[in-house]
Amino acid sequence: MFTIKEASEKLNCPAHTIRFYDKEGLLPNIRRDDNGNRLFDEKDLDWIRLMTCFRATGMSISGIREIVELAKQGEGTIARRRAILEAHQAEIIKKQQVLNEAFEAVSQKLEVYNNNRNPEKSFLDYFEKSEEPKV
Amino acid sequence: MFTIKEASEKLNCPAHTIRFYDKEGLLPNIRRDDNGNRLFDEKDLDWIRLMTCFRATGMSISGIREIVELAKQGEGTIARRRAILEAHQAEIIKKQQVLNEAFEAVSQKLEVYNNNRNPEKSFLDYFEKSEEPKV
DNA sequence: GTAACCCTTAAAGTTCACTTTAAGTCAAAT
DNA sequence: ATTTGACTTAAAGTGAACTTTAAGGGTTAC
Repeated sequence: MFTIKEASEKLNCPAHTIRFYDKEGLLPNIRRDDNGNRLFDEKDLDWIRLMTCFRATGMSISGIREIVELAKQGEGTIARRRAILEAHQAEIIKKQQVLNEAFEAVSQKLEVYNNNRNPEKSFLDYFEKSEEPKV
Repeated sequence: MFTIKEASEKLNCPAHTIRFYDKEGLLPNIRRDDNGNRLFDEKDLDWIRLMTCFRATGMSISGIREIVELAKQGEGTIARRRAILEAHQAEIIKKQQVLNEAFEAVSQKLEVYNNNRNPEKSFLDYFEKSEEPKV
């Protein structure tokens, strides 16, 4: 069992942020010692790691809370939780597409810088000519 | 030449947001008509599209402003601008890796839901047992 | 025993990127 | 002529996710 400081170090996440998640109802299973201090085990850390993964890919705090609330209601909500995960997976795919398109766009601009290729389509041109009147 | 409303429709971006970008110094080349109304041409729209692409992949407003400020100083800043684009490309790659890892994690959880495979490693287990004392 | 350091809570503050509001100008339509 | 609708600006408001502050309690080290 770990203190919040140890959990913070293992997760590389500020203790304040872990408390914030707890206050937001995202850590329903955390135990306390006799002094009321939070105690974390490996499963708690695994759940926080998964949450961090959700957060890093755009799931909101309230979205995570929704999963937690369903989970607290028991196995009867598994179908709904699966649907949420599938929807989130689809969101991840969308974000991958956005990144791929952006990567291509930036690559193309870099090619213009490196080869001065196709300059009339570049934003280079857009700025370089700004001293002349644009008509 | 387009009004802000036409630009807004072509870009699928609120006119207010375009004005906000202008106020933030992100649109240094926009012209005005005799009444002071903004006028956009295709190159302006292309620049805003590229900006939108930067924004969608995590570049901040001030990061974009930095590029604009360098561009306004002329061709002497091209090396620095190229460096910024290369750094942003590296950021995009990092984000792709985060998404890929998240996709794998979510897929694994979905497999647990679908096959009840490897349950002791799942967050399913973490929640389903929450009624029993965790020791 | 008292200082250092960990923990606690509640609440206020911060940052970012918009978004909305307020107050007003201008041109066309009725 | 006045209403409608698009535009203008400056400034205030919003929402999300922290982050910091304030005030205090418990355990360990000297």
